[in-house]
Amino acid sequence: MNQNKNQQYEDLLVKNGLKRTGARLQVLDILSHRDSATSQPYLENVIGKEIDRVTLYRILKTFEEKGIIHRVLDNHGTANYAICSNSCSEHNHHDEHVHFNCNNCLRVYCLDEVKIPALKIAKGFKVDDMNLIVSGICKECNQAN
Amino acid sequence: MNQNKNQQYEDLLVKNGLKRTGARLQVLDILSHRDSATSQPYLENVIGKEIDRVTLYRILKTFEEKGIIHRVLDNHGTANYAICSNSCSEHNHHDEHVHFNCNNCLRVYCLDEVKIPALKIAKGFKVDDMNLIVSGICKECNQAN
DNA sequence: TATGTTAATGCATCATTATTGCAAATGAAA
DNA sequence: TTTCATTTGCAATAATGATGCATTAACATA
Repeated sequence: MNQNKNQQYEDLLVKNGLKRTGARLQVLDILSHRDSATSQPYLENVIGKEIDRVTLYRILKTFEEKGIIHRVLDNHGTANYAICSNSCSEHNHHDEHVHFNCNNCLRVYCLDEVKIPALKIAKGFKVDDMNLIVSGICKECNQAN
Repeated sequence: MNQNKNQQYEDLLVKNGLKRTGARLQVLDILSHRDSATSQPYLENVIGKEIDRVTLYRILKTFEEKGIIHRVLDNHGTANYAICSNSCSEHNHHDEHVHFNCNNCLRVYCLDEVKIPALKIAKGFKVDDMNLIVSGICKECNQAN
């Protein structure tokens, strides 16, 4: 089971022409077990000093470029990362779903089931990507009160 | 005319319980003459050393809190500021319109005429605000080619 | 108009994040 | 196991966000 998962991550790396390093596998493992998008500072806390800050930064950058993860900016402008759905690839890398940023716990949820509706943008403007962030109080924080 | 405008900004400050200082008036003047949301670095360039970086930072922060300007994060997580429509106030401060971030010239446009459609968010989540950023190539950059 | 009070500013300073260069280490393939 | 390109760690820098404090400026009122 764990073996399977690991194999899966390794394949993912190889498929994207990346070497299977401990650091990369660890990042994939952590991200895949999170139910919300994850910031680099969070990853640094979990990982500790095993992986250098710059290395982590580059891993995330590489993963994003390859379409392995996507990046969401929360309300504070901090980058958060989540593993992409299978449909993403290096050159077709859209996460058309909505994100929810909790103002209390600061978590960023991927609301996969909520798509961004089509919009009428003034002509002359060429749309490449859309990013919708909803902020408020998340389910867990609501229930906690 | 210019006199009028200035009077208008001064009223705006007084209305919000803020003192009419040169720095604040200058910021309001610059922002109101821009056709897109403006970053602090841009303001620093235009203003020069007349206003301290921290002062500018605090002016923008105050203005945002009072609902005089709103803040949009572009694709790089940099804050950009634009003067609010009249309907904004300290406690009713929503800019429900869409923003367009040009990947070429990096400008952030307020698409005032495009509203964010209503969404069905999973229940349990309490929505406070929504922020939709469309990115691509803007009209001017398209025409320039 | 002078003056006292509060708000605003400038300067010093620090934290965090993003980013690059380069040498050393490591993975993968021959 | 040797080779070569990739990856990593370390050093270092830039940009941005943020706070404390002494000084200055705005404004109400005496």
